[in-house]
Order: sequence, then C-alpha cells, then structure tokens
Amino acid sequence: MKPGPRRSVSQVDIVDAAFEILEQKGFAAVSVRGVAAALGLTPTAIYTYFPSKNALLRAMVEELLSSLDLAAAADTGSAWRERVHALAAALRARIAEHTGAMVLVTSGPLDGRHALGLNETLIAGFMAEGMSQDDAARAAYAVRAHVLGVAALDAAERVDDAETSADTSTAGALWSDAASHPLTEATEHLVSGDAEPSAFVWGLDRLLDGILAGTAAGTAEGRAATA
Amino acid sequence: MKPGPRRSVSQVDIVDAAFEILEQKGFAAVSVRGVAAALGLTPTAIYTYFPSKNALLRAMVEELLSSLDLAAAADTGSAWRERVHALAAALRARIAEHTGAMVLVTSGPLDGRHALGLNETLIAGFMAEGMSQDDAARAAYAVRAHVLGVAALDAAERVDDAETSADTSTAGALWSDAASHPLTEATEHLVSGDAEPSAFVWGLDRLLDGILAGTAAGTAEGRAATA
DNA sequence: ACCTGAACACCGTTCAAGT
DNA sequence: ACCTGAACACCGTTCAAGT
Repeated sequence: MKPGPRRSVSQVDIVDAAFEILEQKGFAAVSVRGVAAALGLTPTAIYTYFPSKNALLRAMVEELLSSLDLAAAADTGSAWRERVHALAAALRARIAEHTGAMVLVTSGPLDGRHALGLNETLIAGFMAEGMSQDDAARAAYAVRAHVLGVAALDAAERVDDAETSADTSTAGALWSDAASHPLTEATEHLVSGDAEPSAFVWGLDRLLDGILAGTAAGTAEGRAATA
Repeated sequence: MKPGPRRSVSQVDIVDAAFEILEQKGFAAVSVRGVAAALGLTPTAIYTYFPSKNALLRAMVEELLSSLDLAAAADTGSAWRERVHALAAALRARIAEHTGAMVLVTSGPLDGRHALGLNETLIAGFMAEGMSQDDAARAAYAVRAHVLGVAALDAAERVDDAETSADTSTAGALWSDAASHPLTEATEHLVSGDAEPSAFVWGLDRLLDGILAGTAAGTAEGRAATA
C-alpha cells in the first residue's frame, strides 16, 4: 500500500478493471481516475503502464479480440462456411457482451496484433476456397464489415431499450408514431438481437452465397462480373 | 448580447456549430461548453434547447441522415440494385465526411425519424422485388449493417493514419511487423477508402447477389435453403 | 522503475436569479 | 421563455518529488 518501487499491478489488471467499469457503467464512465481508484492507485500511476487513456482503450480492444479462436477458424476439419459463421458469431458476441464495447471498437484504429490476425485468417480461408488473393481480401473486408455493422445495430438497439426517459423529447417529438413506419414496426421482432432465426445469420449467409458463388463451394454459375 | 427573453439562436444553429467542432477537432472535442462558446452563449443556455448533451448528439445523427434522398431510392425509374448502391454510398459518404461521425452514430440509438424512414424505404424496395415482408426486413437489416460496418472500418483507417505517434507503444510493440501479416499487407491497397474498384461496392454487390438470387432480378436458381 | 500529491485546463449538469 | 453566474462533482495529463 506504500509507494514502493515494485509494480503492484499488471497491464492486464488495469485492462480487466477497465472492462469491469465498462460493463457496469458504460463507455462514458471508463476513466483513468476511475480505473486507478478501482485498483487502489493514484490516477498518475496508470501512466506508468499506458502512455494515454487511448492506449488503454486500444489494449482493451485487443483483449476483446484475443479470445477469438483463430486456430479453429483455420482448421479445415469443417466447412469454411461453418467456420466463418463460428468466427463471426464469436466476434459479435464479444462486442455484445460488454455495454458500450462498440463505441470502444469505433473509437480508434483496428491495427492491433489480434485484429490483423483475424483479417489474415479470413483472407487465407477464402483463398483456400479457390478465390484470388484480391477477391479474398475483398471478401474478408465484407465479412468484417458485416459483423461490425451488426454489432453497431445491436448496440443501438440495446441503448434504445435502456433510454426510456424524456431525453428524446426534442427535434422529432412524435417519433415512434406507429403509423409512419409500418414495415419497420411489423418486422421489428425479426431483426432484434435475440430473434430466431437471427437476421445476423441470414445476412451473413446471403453475403457468403454471393461471395462463394462460382467457387468450390458454389454453383459454378453466377461468377462475379466484377474485377 | 444582453440576457433578453427572446431566442438568439435556433436548434439547427446549435447542431451546425456542433458539427463544425466535430469536423475540426473530433468527437471528443464536442462539448456543451465548446458549442455554447462558439455561439457566444453560456453553457447553461444550451439546456434551453436540448435537455442533455446526448439529445444534442441524437439531433446531429438525424441531421446527418436527413440529407439522404429517400424519394430517389423509392423512384422505380431505375433498377433497385442501382438505387440501393446510391443510397448506401450516400450514407457512407455522410459518415465519412465528418471526423468522428461514426462514434457519433454508435453512441446512441438509431430510432430517429430519418433513421426509421431509411429502413422503411429499404424494406419496401426489397418487397417490390418480390421478396416476402420478412425476408425484405432481413435484407434491409443486412444492407444497413454492411454500410455501418464499412463506415466503422473507414473510421478506423482514418484515425490510424492520423495517429503516427508513440501512443501505440504498449501491449503489442512490434505490430506492423511486415512478415507476420503478409496477406493483409499485400492487399491493403484494395481495401482502403479510396481504392478503385472499392471493396465497399464489391461487398455490397456480393450481398445483393445473395439476397436477390431467385427474385425478379435474380437467376431463379440459388434460392435460399434457409428459413 | 513505480508511485504520490498538487496543479492545470477542462468536462456535464443543476440551481437560483435576472429580463 | 431565454439567458447569466456560481457551484458541484467530475475529467485527462503534466510535473516535481519521494522510495
């Protein structure tokens, strides 16, 4: 408890404490001071481990991604389509687990070791299906985008439920007016986070249908008329 | 300049001032105090127009979406695929225009009038192609997710370029080690924001291929084996 | 090397008061 | 109704100093 020259915590302790706060109080509540307090440290002590709050945030993203089983996604024991689904579902679940994790991911670059490893795994997998390196890269990009987009919609839906208050009183007034958006209203249940079958899986399947058409797994028919 | 009982600014003035700051200094710099100062007001005056900072942020998202031409997307004068592309490109461009706009979109619910209108337009469009209401809703969900996901990757890439500093020194160290991620490295140019043809368009086309297979615009062959 | 304590320049929001 | 000014409980970050 006294000043001592030896480290009293580790980088992962700090990241874990930050996740605890993220989960319980949301992204806005994640502060250097708060994390330090949770560990019984002074705010300035954190700067011994991370050069800035942003560096801590990036480390959190990396920890989030580190739990993805890239080895399983590279194991040709099962079909590529199934492996993509498993990987995508895992990534989506990781982001959905923590309140405000999507803001976290969006708040900075995705160039950490694990982020790049994920991309590498996806490209390699599509190439193994017979795609060119260029198209495989585009396909990997599309899959990453799809998962991130779904996570963004997940997050928007979640915070929507949480905010029942009068906070939304301005600049729109009669929003949820039932009659103005009948199709959205009628299909809301199909698209919510816990819908079964999930819109997430449906969309990913259609995307993979389009991507894999003409490859080993495809029907050798609708091969892309694109570059 | 004196206290007077009459409004000296409007809600849109405030939103515009906030966008100015967002564009020039990023999301973190958007503060109630800063916006007020830019308008020559006291921070507390803002609370006459918006009940909270979050309400101001939501109004910004709505203004962002208000510029989308939903009428053009509903005009059957051109092919549905082309209209989806135009709408998706416009939405992506709106988010890409302002630094930190993605964090803005992710930081709260997407239940504004214009957000719902966009969804409504997409569902109606897919139904006009012969899809069931349920599948059309799932298709609209997938398209929204794709655009948001691409915007998230755009944003991550942009902030990556901006951050050349030692900020990234911890918890990874030799990240951009060329050899560890050869595929990502070799295909980076295909996936960057200004690549031609863009990975965004490629991915959206594959998604639409998968979605529209079997409909009026499709080949009546690979109709989904899914629910 | 790791930590504290004080300090600087900020935040969002509330409240009483003025016109 | 619209605005100010003071106040409360916070921020991230820097710097000198202790062990």
